[in-house]
Amino acid sequence: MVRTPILNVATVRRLKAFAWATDPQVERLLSHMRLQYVEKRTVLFNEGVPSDSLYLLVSGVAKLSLRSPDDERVLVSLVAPGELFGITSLMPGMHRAFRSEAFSDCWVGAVRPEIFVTTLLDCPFAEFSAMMEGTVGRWFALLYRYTHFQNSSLRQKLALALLELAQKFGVRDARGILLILKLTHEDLADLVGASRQKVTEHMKELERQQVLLRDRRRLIVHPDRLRETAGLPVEEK
Amino acid sequence: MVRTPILNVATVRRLKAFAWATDPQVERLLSHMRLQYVEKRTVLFNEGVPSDSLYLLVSGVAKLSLRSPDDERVLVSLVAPGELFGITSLMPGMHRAFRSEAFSDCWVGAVRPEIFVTTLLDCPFAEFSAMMEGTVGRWFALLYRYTHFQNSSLRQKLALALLELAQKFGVRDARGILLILKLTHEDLADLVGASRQKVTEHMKELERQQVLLRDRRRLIVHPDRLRETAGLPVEEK
DNA sequence: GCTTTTTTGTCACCTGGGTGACACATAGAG
DNA sequence: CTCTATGTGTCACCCAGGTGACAAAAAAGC
Repeated sequence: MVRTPILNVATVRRLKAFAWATDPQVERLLSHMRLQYVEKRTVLFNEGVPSDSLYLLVSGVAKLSLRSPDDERVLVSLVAPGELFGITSLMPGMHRAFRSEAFSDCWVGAVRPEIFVTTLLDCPFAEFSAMMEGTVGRWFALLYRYTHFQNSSLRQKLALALLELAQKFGVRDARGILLILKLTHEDLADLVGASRQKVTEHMKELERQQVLLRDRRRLIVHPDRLRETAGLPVEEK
Repeated sequence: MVRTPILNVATVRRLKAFAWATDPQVERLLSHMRLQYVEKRTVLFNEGVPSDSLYLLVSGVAKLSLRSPDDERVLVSLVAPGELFGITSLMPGMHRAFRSEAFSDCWVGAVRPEIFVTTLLDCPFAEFSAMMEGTVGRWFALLYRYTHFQNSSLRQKLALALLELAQKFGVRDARGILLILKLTHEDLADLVGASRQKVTEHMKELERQQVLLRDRRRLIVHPDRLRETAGLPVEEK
């Protein structure tokens, strides 16, 4: 009842996908692509699982989402035909950041990322992958934080922001992780998009609850408790 | 009075930068890197300008920010030593998305992106660059939207989200841009992180102000007016 | 040390947007 | 064409977080 679409170079061109690739490259790529039909509301992959495929949306609309602390779904993005998605698979060992499901009935093409890279760029996958991680990897961390800000309370945003800072600027300390940065409450407010006053209030509160403590103007944070107050799954290394 | 740091392979290794590259590659890269001292609060580049350099933060802390509609600064990220920044330069013709300035006194190394790519990966810059755009380019659009959500009213968030949808799913129409998607107010609410009811109210309001109109359950938007209500600079192609 | 400037802490008050509830409209399904 | 689902419009009410104001405490100059 559902007609399988024909996926050839002409179709790809019409979709404006891989515009930079030559015909033979596209041809070769397509020969390795598994085409599949995904019915509306069906989940293609879930956040947190290892990512081993790269997808091309051929027709329909796909949806990327994540679960927020209060268990609501955040709609991160809608994917249009011709777009690639599931690109965490281009970075080594990275897990899926979002859940992907069909927003309407879709036709989706799947390729192994190694094939994708070696076909369109002549360089080893491992090298490309490492390069991606070294350059755009941190932008993913940013996107992660911002998407998780959605539907979070100021408290949770602060916890999330401090976790990110701890990863970047933290050094182990007997009492937790010491941030080697002198941050004012105003800086934090700018980071989480809040007013300075409320940040002061919440920071006091977090101190009281032993989630963090201050030595002069240096912060020492307790990552596990931060993760907990941010509403994140406890273990996620 | 300020001692110039020595930037050699050992330093780079200590910074944990380019961990995937070989010693000769790093060596070659460093020979093309211009090291510069940037005093606290000095702007390295501004949002919107063409991006022709890639930076490595050698010491100090750098700051990435953008100006929100109400003219406040949003602190997008703090950059730690060893991190690369200014990576819009890796995508063809892309302009800087954020302003970068020194959060503390910094030493910064600058390279041309072509040198960076051809040194660390043996493939032509143009190909790599096109590949980046085709894969992570859309993620930048997402990051753009989410960073701009910060400090925006629901009205502005809606306008921003609709603009993104218009780019992806829009077709020209006599009355504006027609979105070829049937979206419920609930979907929009999930997208901007708001309640369904308030989205209904604001959508009515936007209709009344001729920013958009509805034909059945299809939306037709007026991009210029949307951009205006989103608080974006009017011309930005 | 003393003085000036920058941060922090804590108010009281206001407002944008969340919540629940319910009527009405529309669209599929049979 | 009717019945049921799902979407839309509009309330009244509440609360997290914004705003302004000001005092106390730390830092930074000198």
